[in-house]
Amino acid sequence: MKVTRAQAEENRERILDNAATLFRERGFDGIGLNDLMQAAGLTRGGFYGHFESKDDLAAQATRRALQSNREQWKQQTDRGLQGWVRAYLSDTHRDRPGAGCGLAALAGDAARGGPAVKAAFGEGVENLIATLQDQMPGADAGERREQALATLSTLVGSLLLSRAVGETRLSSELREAARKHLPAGR
Amino acid sequence: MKVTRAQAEENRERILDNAATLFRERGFDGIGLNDLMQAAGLTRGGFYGHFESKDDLAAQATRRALQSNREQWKQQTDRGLQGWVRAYLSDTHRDRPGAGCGLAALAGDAARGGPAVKAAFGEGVENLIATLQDQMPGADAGERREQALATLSTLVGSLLLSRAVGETRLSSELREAARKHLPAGR
DNA sequence: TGTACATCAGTGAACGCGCGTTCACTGATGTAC
DNA sequence: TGTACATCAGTGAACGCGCGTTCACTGATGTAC
Repeated sequence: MKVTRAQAEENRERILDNAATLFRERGFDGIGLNDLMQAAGLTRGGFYGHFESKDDLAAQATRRALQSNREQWKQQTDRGLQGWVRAYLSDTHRDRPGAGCGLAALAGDAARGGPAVKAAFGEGVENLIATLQDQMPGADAGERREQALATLSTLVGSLLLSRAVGETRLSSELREAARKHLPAGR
Repeated sequence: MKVTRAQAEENRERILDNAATLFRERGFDGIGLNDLMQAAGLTRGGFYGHFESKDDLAAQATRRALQSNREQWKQQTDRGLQGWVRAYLSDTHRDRPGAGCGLAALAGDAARGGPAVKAAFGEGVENLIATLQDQMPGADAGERREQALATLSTLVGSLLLSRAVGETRLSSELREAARKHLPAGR
């Protein structure tokens, strides 16, 4: 049945937030529209009132996940880059991809995704780099940007690898090595 | 119909080699058994004579992809670490995941995979680290191992991110920044 | 070396299932007067 | 402010399709004598 406009908008937001989490946990192909809608407390058919297709949702949920990362990071890096790096490379972050960095969780899916997903991912990277950049050591803005790009690559790479090898000694070693080799990690 | 034992073993190898490529390109969920078997010139039903399940194939194909990486890298790093790093971060490598590094291509899938896949991935990382380690600067073996782990994380992270943002300026910047910040990249 | 038969690699139809998507319908909301 | 009606968010059944997996069957291979 019909619902107030405000309620409909709330529903849409809830679908997006849930999708941003569930896609990070299971990947675009790892969860169906039925489960996605059920997670938002709705039924299958209502989906196409809010989104054009599953691909459309994937792109928008990617944007949502990376936006929420940006907000988290802004707060955390203001309290010190070193603490943020430690949190990024923590066991907790490794074990909770759904609440964590969307770059690490969705990079593989985005690499195989369509143009809309890649565009959303690209914007997310740019925004996160802009946030990180200000905290980086370096003489000028160009150097700080370069630092931010390299730091992000190292963080994302070590987190992803450390997830992929399971809970082994190696999983910790990868993150420890990354931290030690980061200017911001020491 | 029946086929010689040697032919059957050849068929199995061909399934594995094709799967190692196709999984890297499209992910475990991105290609079905039917297409996988067809790529090897066989029909659907024969699959279960060679493998227990699709999960079993995923684990074995992961092992296969990482083994072939190790062979490639062994040759290339012997001719100079810097050239290998350049090749790793090249446009060609970004655009051809099926023939490239299995760590970058399969990390996302392995992170969501079962224990067998993770075990195969973990062994692959250990073997590749052992190969890299010998080429790394550093006073002792522990330091060189740490260098190898951090270098691998940076390379994998930048390649994955550079794939996920599509063919943009940012895609090149990510890899350039990674190269400049790698002891082996300068 | 030749024959008789058991083995078993590969075939292709069939299974149940969940997928993304469509659609006729419901009934509360929003609007016109 | 109250009534009459058009709108449209959400429902749930249905669509065709491809998935992973099973299975009865075929006929060449491998083996026993």
